[in-house]
Amino acid sequence: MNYKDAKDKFIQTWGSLGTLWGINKAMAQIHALLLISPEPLSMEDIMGELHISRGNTSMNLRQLIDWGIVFKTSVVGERKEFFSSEKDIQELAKQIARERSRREIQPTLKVLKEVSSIEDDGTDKTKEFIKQTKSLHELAETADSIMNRVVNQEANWITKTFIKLLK
Amino acid sequence: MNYKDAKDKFIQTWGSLGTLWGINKAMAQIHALLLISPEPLSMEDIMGELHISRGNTSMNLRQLIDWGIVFKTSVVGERKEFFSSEKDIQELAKQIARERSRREIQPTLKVLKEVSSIEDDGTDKTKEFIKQTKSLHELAETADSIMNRVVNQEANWITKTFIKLLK
DNA sequence: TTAAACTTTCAAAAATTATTGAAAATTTAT
DNA sequence: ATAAATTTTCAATAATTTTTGAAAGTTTAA
Repeated sequence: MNYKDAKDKFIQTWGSLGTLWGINKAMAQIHALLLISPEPLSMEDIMGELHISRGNTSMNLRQLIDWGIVFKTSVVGERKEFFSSEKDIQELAKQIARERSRREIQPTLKVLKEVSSIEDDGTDKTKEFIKQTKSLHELAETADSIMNRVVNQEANWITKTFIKLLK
Repeated sequence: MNYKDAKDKFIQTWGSLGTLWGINKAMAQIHALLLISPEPLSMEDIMGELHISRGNTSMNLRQLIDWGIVFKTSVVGERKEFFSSEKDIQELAKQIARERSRREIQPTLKVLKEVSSIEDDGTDKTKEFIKQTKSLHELAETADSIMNRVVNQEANWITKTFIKLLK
């Protein structure tokens, strides 16, 4: 496989993966493109490479910036803005974990805590409800904790230790 | 909050979370409903509780069964089929991790491995491409491994060790 | 200032995904 | 075997999400 094919395949795959995970295709593809580009890209560049409209590009770039994984970059002698992504994959994972936790897991934990705190009136259905929502709360908390720990500091050391222990 | 409100809130929350993660609302809600129900439910029951059509219920139940987290159950003296979900939350997490790995992570790993194996022609863009896709491959492998290990047997031991190490 | 370069916004259109409901298929009881 | 009960399928429709493109807004150079 040559560079061009590999690149297209990567961008395409990243795009469908995104879709599967509730991230829209354009956003995932822009991110993929910036991730493998050694130079920052302009909006024109992105529009051209991915064949998407100016508006689409602008909106999705904004979202990526909101997520903290793409940055505006200025290029000397150029008037327009350029964009580049976080290149350190560990840092990227960290940032994504941080945002998903903040946006999704924390609110879910809050609801689970709330609903699992209803008064136990002794009926089967209430007992089951409390039991299951409490278990989910516990699981979500553990998962969140592990995710953050793994992805945060010492990730490397931990990963190695872990894999050694478990292989 | 009373049982009814807590139940509605839980089902509603699970539904939107599902959407966020690329699972459709009906599927997530059916799952939520079965998860907290102490008794298996019939299709009629589910349709009634969630106000969704027969076809919708049937299709989404099938998907949940495909995922291995909902089972057909027979109830003595009843002609129609009943459904119940995996109630053990650990087991549920295990099953979901297993399926996501099989359906999403493995195929992605395959593509990453493939595209990161292009020949290095010495140009910046090729070098960057190989570097980044290799890093992603490594990250995905690690994440997959950790997820599976954590969620599989010894989850408890590992969690404790881990949290102790990192606190 | 002005005007060209560039970016953002947003209503409309297109594309995608989810849902319905009724016909077809299947299962079960007699 | 028959028919009633139940489930599945799937074309049509509805709902949602994404994308476009042009107008409005902003920034910069001169």
